[in-house]
Amino acid sequence: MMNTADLIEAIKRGRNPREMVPEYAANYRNTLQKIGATYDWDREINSSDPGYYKWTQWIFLLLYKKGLAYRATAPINWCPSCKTGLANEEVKEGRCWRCDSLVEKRPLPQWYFKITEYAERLLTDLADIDWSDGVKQMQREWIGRSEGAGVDFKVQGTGETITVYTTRPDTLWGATFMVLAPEHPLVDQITTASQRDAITQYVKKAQSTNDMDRMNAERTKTGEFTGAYAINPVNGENIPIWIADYVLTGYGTGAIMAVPAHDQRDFEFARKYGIDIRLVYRISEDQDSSRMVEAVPLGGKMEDFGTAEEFPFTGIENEKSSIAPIIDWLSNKGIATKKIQYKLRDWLISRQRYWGAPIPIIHCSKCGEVAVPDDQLPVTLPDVQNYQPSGTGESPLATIPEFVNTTCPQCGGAAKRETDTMGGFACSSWYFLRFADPNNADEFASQKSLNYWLPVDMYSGGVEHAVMHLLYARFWTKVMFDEGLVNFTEPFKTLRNQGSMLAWTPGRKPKHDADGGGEDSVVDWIVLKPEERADYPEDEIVWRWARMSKSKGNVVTPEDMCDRFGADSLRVYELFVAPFEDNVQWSEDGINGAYRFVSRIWRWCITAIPQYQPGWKQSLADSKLSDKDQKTRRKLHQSIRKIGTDLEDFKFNTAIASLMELVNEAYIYRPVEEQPDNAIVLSELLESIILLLAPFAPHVSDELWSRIGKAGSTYHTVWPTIDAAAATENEMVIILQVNGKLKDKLTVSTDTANDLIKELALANEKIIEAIEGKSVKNVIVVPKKLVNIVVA
RNA sequence: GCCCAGGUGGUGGAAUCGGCAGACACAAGGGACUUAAAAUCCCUCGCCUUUACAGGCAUGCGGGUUCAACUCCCGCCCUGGGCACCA
Repeated sequence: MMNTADLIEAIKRGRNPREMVPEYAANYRNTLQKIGATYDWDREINSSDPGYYKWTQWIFLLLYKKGLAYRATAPINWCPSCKTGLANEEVKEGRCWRCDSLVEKRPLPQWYFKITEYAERLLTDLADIDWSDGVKQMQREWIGRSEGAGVDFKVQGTGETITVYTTRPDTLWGATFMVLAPEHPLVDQITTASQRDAITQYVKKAQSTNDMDRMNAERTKTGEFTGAYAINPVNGENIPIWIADYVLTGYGTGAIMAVPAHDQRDFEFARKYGIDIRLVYRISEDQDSSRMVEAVPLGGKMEDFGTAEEFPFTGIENEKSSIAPIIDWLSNKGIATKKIQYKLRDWLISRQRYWGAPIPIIHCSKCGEVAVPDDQLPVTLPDVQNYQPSGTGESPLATIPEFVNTTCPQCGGAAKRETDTMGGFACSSWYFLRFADPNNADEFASQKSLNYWLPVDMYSGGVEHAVMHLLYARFWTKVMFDEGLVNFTEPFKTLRNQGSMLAWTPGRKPKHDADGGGEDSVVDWIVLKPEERADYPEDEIVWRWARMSKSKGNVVTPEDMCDRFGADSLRVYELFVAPFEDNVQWSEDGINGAYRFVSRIWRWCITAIPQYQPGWKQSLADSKLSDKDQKTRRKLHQSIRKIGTDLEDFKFNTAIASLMELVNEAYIYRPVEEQPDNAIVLSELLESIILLLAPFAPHVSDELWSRIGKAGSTYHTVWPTIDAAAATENEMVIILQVNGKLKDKLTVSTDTANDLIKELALANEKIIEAIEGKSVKNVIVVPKKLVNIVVA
């Protein structure tokens, strides 16, 4: 795979990623083979291979031709350590998701994918897929749909109009000022002469404030008056226009109407600058806006803003459902227009890196931006010495004339290639399609193979990809569906999230200035990289559990564990130690237990094998079974059922626990040093146990499978069938309680009538003792479960 | 601040359409086997009182509903994750 971690590693070691990728791939392959992961290695793909990224570029051009890829200059998230731009989704708590450095804003020309155009479909289609609620919720919130209205305000004394976006147009009557983002395009025009200096200064300050601080909602609000006034369209009043950095440029129109009585942010701002607070909804007669301590977003009744004919809403409740009719009313009057907004931003795909698929665009001074024609794909990475990032915001490719200089495909004149590459998430947004037809040189995959293999039935990945890979892949799939290239709209029908391995990792407190830490910081811990650790004072190191990752240098390699305990033990341990989706604090305690369990099964099977009868199934019908035989078969068939359903539910830990119980039962049925009672039941048990073990410990299972004389792998055999009759219990345990407290247990046949159970309970010695001298108020019989005697 | 998930023995975890709390393991202690160790096998193992029999208390804390609450309701506390001035 073409990924940034590999590039960082290559830079660190002063090596060329081109050489390292095959080594890394071989390493992964060895590990996977060692632990017995079954992949079809004929389908292995490598996204850094031009044969692969040719198609990434091809899809880029598809998006480009559909107007879904564009270049724009905007302040982007810039990681000073990785020396490249980052997508919104790659910034976590103001930091680079990969290296934790504080991101900066830099205005740079960058390529974007118009994922926002698919916001609605990305949201609604979540309903049709079987994913965890957590991931769906994260995507929903990331897309951030809101319904509201755009309202036009005229600027007094100019011809200008400013449109604001609001989800609460019903509070227009309480708008006492307007706020523009400092970057709003009209700021300069509307600012009056007397306010110009102050405004210029404020804008400058806002630009230099880092994003981390600016986004901090706890910070006290600041702003500056422009000197201009807007006209409130519902009542013709003049309201002052301010600028403040609590209004964001990228969302809505970058301008808001401020209703301090009903919005907390506006309230704080109004209080600070002494602006009017006017109620639209009143909670009580004596509510006084000058004495309010906080805004009241919901609750109260609408004030009187006109006669019944002019204003039909007097007295309505301040609740969400009141908003829609007012939007309709306002839009009939031409004051507002219904509008839907999303928090989702376009996906920034440019990276200023050597190692990535080059963006297949040519810049021609005559023709402008020109797509590289399909027959000239792939645009390959040049083989170079210097692939380090420049840090100037320009890709290292820009310094290579042989790469940059080319001819325009349209006019044939001299032209320059785009030097940005695509982030790794471009390549991973479609790789699952390539697996269907990995070596196809003519298409990204043939229709026939796509129809056969896709969409993906079961996909497993970490939650950390919730709003990155998993969102991007859905987007690309929908674009390709619209082009008729695939016949499904969602790439992954079912998604299960596995937990991560956590390692006990050294770190440190953030330094105030350098890391953006300090009192109010959301970041309170930073990983000490292995190379930093050596000369860091021991008593200042703060240890924590952190996700294992190459970059943190805290990984435990599976190879080592395999060498010491065997692949089967490692697999059993990892599945048994915690539920699939839970994170696991890595420790070696317990892996020995897994080893012991695998050995225990092995020993039991080995001593049972001499008695094995391949034809047990036929003999079973004619043979008489002892109580002991029946009990064992009951446990066996209950286990087959339980393990089967647990596997389907991804409950591997309890599946293994059930198998352990079965093995314990097997030892009771036939301790290793004794002769068997019934070779037929023993044979069934043996064969079944081998098969039940196979998903967890395939190597041991296959070996045992061949030792009972079977050909081929257990993986080519069917799961044992449940004998429902054998699995049925013929006895049940009834709990006997007095006032809800356990007194005794009763074992009866499953067909015992409730009346009889009640009788038996009341005749029970322990019960008689417990209720002696008290009056029985009530006797509750829960069928097949318990009897509770209520006494006073 | 908001949203989501969770809080159960020394440890990992089981059990939630309300019905035996602690399955299955790990660790620990004791015993058997062994020249010894490893491996294996057996026993003990939530806390407190008690020689024992037995009893009491226990699923983050405080209330509530119920014959019965780890499970449902209300109010807190804590941990992890996500979002973070989105108007």
